[in-house]
Parts: sequence; C-alpha cells; structure tokens
Amino acid sequence: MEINSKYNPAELEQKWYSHWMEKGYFHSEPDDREPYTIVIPPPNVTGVLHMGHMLNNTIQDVLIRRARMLGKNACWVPGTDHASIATENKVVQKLKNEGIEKSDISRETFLQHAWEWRDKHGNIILEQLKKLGASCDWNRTAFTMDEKLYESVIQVFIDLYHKGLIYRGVRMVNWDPQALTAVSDEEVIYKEVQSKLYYLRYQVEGENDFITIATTRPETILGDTAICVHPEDERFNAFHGKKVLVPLINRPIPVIIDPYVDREFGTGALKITPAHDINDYTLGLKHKLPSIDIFNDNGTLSNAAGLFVGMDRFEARKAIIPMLEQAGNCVKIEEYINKVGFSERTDAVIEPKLSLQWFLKMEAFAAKALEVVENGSIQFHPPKFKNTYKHWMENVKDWCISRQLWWGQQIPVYYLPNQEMVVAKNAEEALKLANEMFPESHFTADDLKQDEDVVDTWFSSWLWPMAVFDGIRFPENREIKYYYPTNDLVTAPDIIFFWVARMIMAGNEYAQDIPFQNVYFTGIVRDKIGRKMSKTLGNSPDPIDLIAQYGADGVRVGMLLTAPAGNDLPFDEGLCEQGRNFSNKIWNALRLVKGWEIDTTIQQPETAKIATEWFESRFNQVHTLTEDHFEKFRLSDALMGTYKLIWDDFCSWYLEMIKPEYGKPIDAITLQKTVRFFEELMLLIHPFMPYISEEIWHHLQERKEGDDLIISLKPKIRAFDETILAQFESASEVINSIRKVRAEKNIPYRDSIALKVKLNGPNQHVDFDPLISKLCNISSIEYIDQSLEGAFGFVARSTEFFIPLTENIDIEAELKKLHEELKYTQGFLESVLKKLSNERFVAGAPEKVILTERKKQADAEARIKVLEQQITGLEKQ
RNA sequence: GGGAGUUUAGCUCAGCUGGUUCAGAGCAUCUGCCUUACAAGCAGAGGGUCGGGGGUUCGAAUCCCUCAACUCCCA
Repeated sequence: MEINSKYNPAELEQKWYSHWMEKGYFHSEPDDREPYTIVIPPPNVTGVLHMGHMLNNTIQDVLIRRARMLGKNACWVPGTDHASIATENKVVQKLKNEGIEKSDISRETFLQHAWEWRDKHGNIILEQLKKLGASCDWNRTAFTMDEKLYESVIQVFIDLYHKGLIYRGVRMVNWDPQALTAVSDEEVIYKEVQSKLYYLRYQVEGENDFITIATTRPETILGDTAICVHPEDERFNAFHGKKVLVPLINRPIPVIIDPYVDREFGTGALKITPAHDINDYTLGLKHKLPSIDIFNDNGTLSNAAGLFVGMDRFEARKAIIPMLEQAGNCVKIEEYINKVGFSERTDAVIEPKLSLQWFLKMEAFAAKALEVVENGSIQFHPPKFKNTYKHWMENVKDWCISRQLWWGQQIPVYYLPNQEMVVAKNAEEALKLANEMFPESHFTADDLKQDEDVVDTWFSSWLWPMAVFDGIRFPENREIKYYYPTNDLVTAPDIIFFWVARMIMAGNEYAQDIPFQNVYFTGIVRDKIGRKMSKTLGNSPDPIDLIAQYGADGVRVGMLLTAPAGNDLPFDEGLCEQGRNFSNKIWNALRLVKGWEIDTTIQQPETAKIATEWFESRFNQVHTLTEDHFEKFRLSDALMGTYKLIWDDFCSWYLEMIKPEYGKPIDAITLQKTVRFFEELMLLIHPFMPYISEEIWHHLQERKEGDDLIISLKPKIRAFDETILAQFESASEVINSIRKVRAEKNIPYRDSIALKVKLNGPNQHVDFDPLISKLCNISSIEYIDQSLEGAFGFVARSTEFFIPLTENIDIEAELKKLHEELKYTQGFLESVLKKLSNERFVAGAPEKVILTERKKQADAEARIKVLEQQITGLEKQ
C-alpha cells in the first residue's frame, strides 16, 4: 500500500466528520456517567464565522473532546441568538431593497419576513463550525426565539415583575431622529467633528451682572434648567444661590454648585440641560432640576422650546446665533474639535433623549453574583478578570431591558384603557387578569394593548445555560438536573458583564446554583499590526479558506499555539502553516512505521529495547506535565508539550533509535510497542487535531466496527523512571557533541568513526552506548585510561571523549576552544565560591540550596581539572 | 478624569509563594545537508545587562517605590 508523502486533509476531514455524525458520537443523553457540559456562546444568527469564533470554538472542542476521552458524558450544546438589533436591521434593509418600508407593514408581516430570513441565513455559522470539526450535539441545536426559550423569557419577565424587580422608568437613550428609534450604545459611532464653541452670557436676575458659559450646542439653551459651577472656583463665588436668565426667553434658572464641573474647560461655568445630555441628566437628578425636552422625535424643535418650533435642530443652531448676538449674549465663538455620535444605521447625529423604558433592578443580583466569584465557586481563567468583574458588580446600574424593536420577545405587559396595566404570558390571560382586577370594567380583547417593545437580546441569553435544557419552565426535569450546572464556559472578556455576570445572576435566581464552574476568557484575535479583526476593516482572513488551505487540524493548531488564556492573539497565517507542517510530520511518521516489514523470528536489538524503555518514561513524564497544564486551562502549553513529544521525542529521537537498517525487517516486540506508542500519542493529540489522529488510528491497526479514536479513553498517567531519563539527557549531550564535531570537521554521516572515552567520574550514559553508536554511526566505543593524543575531542560534564582521525588537528584552534571553556568554567566556579564563602548565605539559605551550590562547586572543579589536563596534553604536542 | 492590566531574544509568549546548570519555548534568522518517513524536512549555531532608575535581601526577571510607554474598561 502506497501512502502519499503529503498529507491531504480535505477529503479525510469530510470522511471522518460524516462518520462521527452517523455514529452519533456527538450526541448525549443523561446516564450514570459523570456529565461534562458546555453551552456554546450563541453566535449572532446574522453572523458568519470569523477568527474569533474559530478560536473560541476550537477551545470548546478541545475541552469537550478531552472530556469525552476521559470517559465523561460530554455534551456541547450549540445554537444561535436572535440578535434583535442586527437581525432587524438586515430584514429592514432587505425589505427596503424590495421596495417595502417597515412602517408600511404590520408587526406580524414583518415577523414573517424575519423568520424567513432566519430560516434562510440563520444556520450558516453552525454549518461552518462543522468544518472546524466542532463536536457539538447538533440534535440539541437551540435558538433564543425557539418556543421553549421564548416562553422561558416571558415567564422570567413576569416572575421578576411580580417580585418587584422590574419597573418602568425614564432614561436617557441614544435616539436616532431619522430612524425614529433608540439605538444601543454599540450602534453609536463617535467621530471627531470640526465644530464651534460658543461663549454665551446669562444675565443675573435683577442685576446687571453676567455669567458666561461655553457650549457647542447653543440651540439647547432653550432647555436649560440650571447653570453649574465648581464649589471651590472662587471666580463664581458671587453667583452662589442666585438665579440667571436664559437668553432670549428670560426663564430664571438657578446657579447650582457641584464638583463635577471641570474648572479648566471653557469658562468654568456649565449650562445644564437635563433632557439632552446624559451628564446633565445625572446632575439634574441629583439637584432635583426639571427637564425640558425641546425636541420632537424627528429632531425638530418642540413646543417646549418656545422658539423655532418645528425647525430642524441644525437649522435652529444657525438661526439662534444672530439673535443671541443681537441680544448681546454672544461673547465669542471659537473653532473647536469634539466627538459627536452618529447612528451606525442612518449616519444621523444621535440625540440623547429621555424615554420611558423597562428596567431590571440589579443590586441584589449583583451582590450574590459577586460572591460566587469571590469565594471561588466560579473560577476565572486567567484570574485577573476577577478585578474587572468585581468593579462591574460593585458599580452596577439597573439594566434597561426594553428595545424599540419587533424582532424579539415582546414585553408581556398589557395596557388598559384606564391607565392601568397587567402582566401576563398572553392576551387571553391578560384579559382574564384585567377583568379580575377591574370586574366592573368588562374589558374585551380589543381594550388591551400590548407593549410594543421587545426585551434586550441579553435578556434571553442570560437564561441560555438553563433554557437550553428547558430548566426555566420545568426546573425539575431530568436534563436540567443532569447537565446543570455546566462545567466550563469559553467566551470573550468584553462580554463579562453583558453575558457572563448575568448568567450567574439568572442561575442564582432560577436554579439556586452557579451556571458553570470555570470561565475561560479568550483573547481578541488581531491582525499582524495589532488591529482587531473586523468585517469593516476587511483584515480578517476567511476561516473557511484557511481550513481549505491548511486543514482544520492545521488551523486549530495554529490558533492554539499562541493563544494563552486572556491574551490577545496576533494572528499570522504562518501559525496555520506550522500546524499544517505538523500534520505532515505525523503523517510521515506513519509512512515510516507502516513501511517496515515485520520478522517475528528476530530478537529485539539492544538499542530498541533501551529506546522503548526510555520513550515509555518520556511519554509519561510529558503526559504528567500536560495534564497539569490542562487542569490550569493552559491549553497552548498542553498543546506545545504534546507537539514536542511527538515531533522531537517520538520522531526525531525514538524513531531514529529503533529504525532498522534500510531494507531490513523489524522485530515484533519493537513494532508492537511502537504502534502502541503511536496510538497513545494520537490519543493525546486528538482533542487538538481530531481528524488526522482518527485517520492514523485506523491506519495503525485493523479496527473493529466502532473502534474509533474519538470515543476511546485516553491513557492513564503512569509512573516514569527518572534514572533512564537522566541517562538519556547525558547521552543526548554526547550525541550532540559528536554531531557538532562531524559538522565542524565536515565528516559525512556515512563515514563511521571510532569513539574513545576517558571517564573521570561515574558513567552517566552507559546504557545508551549502543544508541550513541547507532545515532552517530560510531564503529566502536572504547573506554581508555589515558588521554588520547592527536585526536579531536570534547568534554561532556567531566568525561573526555576522543575521536581519532587521520586528518591533521589544528592544535591552535583546539587549544583556543579549551581555553575559552576553561575560562568560562573558572568564572562560574568563582561565583559559586563567592556565594559559599558568604557567611550570611550559608547561615540564611535553606539546606537544599546550599547542597546544590556545593554540587555545582564539585562539578566545576572536576571539569576544570579535565580541561587543564587536556590543555597540557595538547601543548606537549 | 477614575480603575485595571501589560512591558523577558527579531516576533508571540512561559518563568508558581525571591534560591539548582550562570533566563526558557515555539516561530523567524544564519550555517551545512535532496541521508531510501518527511526540503511542509534533517543536523547544528547565533541571539536577551528580563522597559529606565532607586530600594529591601546573603541572593530579585520574581517583593517595594518611582518614572516611562502601551492596552483595555468606565466616565
């Protein structure tokens, strides 16, 4: 059987993914095994796979595959969220292209379009995850607008309302006067704009004195309800407690005192317009100022403005200046650059606007959610995010949960003609409730008007770990009991509050338990010059192209190699190339092993026996280390450890050690052990490289139906022999030195050489002598008592090695090399002696440290002696 | 403006509560090799006064102070 010398992933990946799916290996049902559960951070249903998803889902797949191989009942629940803002935008846009305006169609019709859109485009991202190899339980694919999740959201809203935690209140939102909707903070783009700073003076009531303020929005003076100065700003002491008149309309407003004012900015006096600026709004609340909303929803001035009613806000700004100048209120105008928010959707200038919204009280939730992180019930990886979390939870603000949109869970509040409201899960119940509350009113269905708004998408995501198991509607059901709390959550730190914290809160409230035990925060994937990868910048490679080019395994390895938890990942295609090269390396190791003829009659050579013993220990040593890395969620270290075990220890050392001479067969014991090692290596690498490991697994042996790697148990950690590992270390030093001599002297590998050894202490590599011979093409190793003259040599630790050659030796060069080494060793010895002669060191340092220093001293002294002997020997020649 | 974090080889990062061989890894670089598994490879090599300064200590990349640069979050 001829195996291609280049590993070709595309075909094999398809083959194995289908096979795993057919066998139902990803599917989980509750049983008596220990569960291991991950819920996917549901990607946006409008999204396509980007590098952030690749990283995030690769990590989840590594964890879930590892859990499966540890014999746990692994369940990874996939799904998407409905992303109300983004999806609604897409649908509005699509309808617009078809000549349909959202305002011209009913809510029902719009939602039909939205569902159509979702059915058509909503699963792209999940299909892409399959290419990556994600072993999600696809039977459990969930969507935040699915009936059970939708109902859970409504149920929770109603419950929290009845608990008095949900209330309706006024709040400043980002208003888009063109789209006539509030937009979220994330949809506001701040741009630097060349504008003007107007200095306006307000007359003190009943006096001929003035106070001057600076503003970029002179038209908003019509909504002013105070002037604010800093309490310690002596320039304004005279104004404390007085009233001033708003220019043009002469409304008297108070001068208030608050340290919020930046004394350096403008004149040090600040106009306060609570209805149109978030900071002013806060100050207004604090000082109990009235709010005067001078704008209509479309950005024109309202009756409340008193002047310019019906005029656009920017027109009004132009119009007011001449009037102010004429009235003598305009002191000066300066050029000024400031940041202005624009709507991502319409590019209209965002107007901060007060509006009536629904809120959820957060304080009690936050306290409990903080506690479970502080007391370690939930662990963050890396732990530094505890600080961020704590800061958020201690400065929590009530959650505005309403959105002026249609795509989402509609708020279950019904308004009655008598200004009252009822909260119920549907119209029938609401009607029933309304008539129970007001029996004399005899309401009919038409009297009830449901709140137009939907809840924030996060208000469904926060229930995700429970709702996917239907644990909100049926808290006692078998699945929620079995799978919840989930084990690990993998997500990005920028949603630590939006999502992570809120899931913890919801878990406390509805399951009386944490939602997960560990939170692994990934970094942000950036491009080579440090920019965040984004669609708008166009600096993100298409992950699907990368997979086509390097294989899913290659890309997975590439992503993980430089992605320690919480650190940003400067992405470089070279990393995927490294991953691909590694696949190829493994592939070629297979070709080598499969190429050997077996001869059951031959004895196992001594070299192979030592090699298998050594590798057995080496494997277990590295295995132990990688397990530790896994436990600490240091996945890139775990991967690198396994990578080097395969590439360096297995391929470069072990296979070379046991390799039969060209054309010669291999003995049965060695081959059988080698195949087993190879299998175990594939078991270790499988979570990182699922495809190639499965493929190799099936090449190594004939497998029975269902004997697949993905469901095999990973090896148990076994003890390892430190002595043989130390011997190898010693032997590898010798081998390296011989190779160096060969390289320096241009001695080709095919020319065998003799090696003479003069021991000056214990022989630390004796068992490996046959391997030294084999790997360095040594014809004979001879132990001698006298230094050999006229030979090349080197000193490893305190043992001298000589390679007799016919070639002339450059004595000068050899001497120079020896002198350098001697000088270095002497310097080293000196520093050790300095330490040891320091009384305070000897008195203060622990016994162990002193012992190692003594050993360093002895080793250095022995080595110096040997080097000096060699030098005198050479000098005699 | 407030808070958090980062600063170790050309790049990306390890380095746990200060103490083993004079600071490690991967990639990149350089040198030599088409050696019959692999040039997507093999065998070697070079490269860091651990951001600057100060301090504590017998001893500091590791603790403290200070300065600087960068990043993120909040405002």
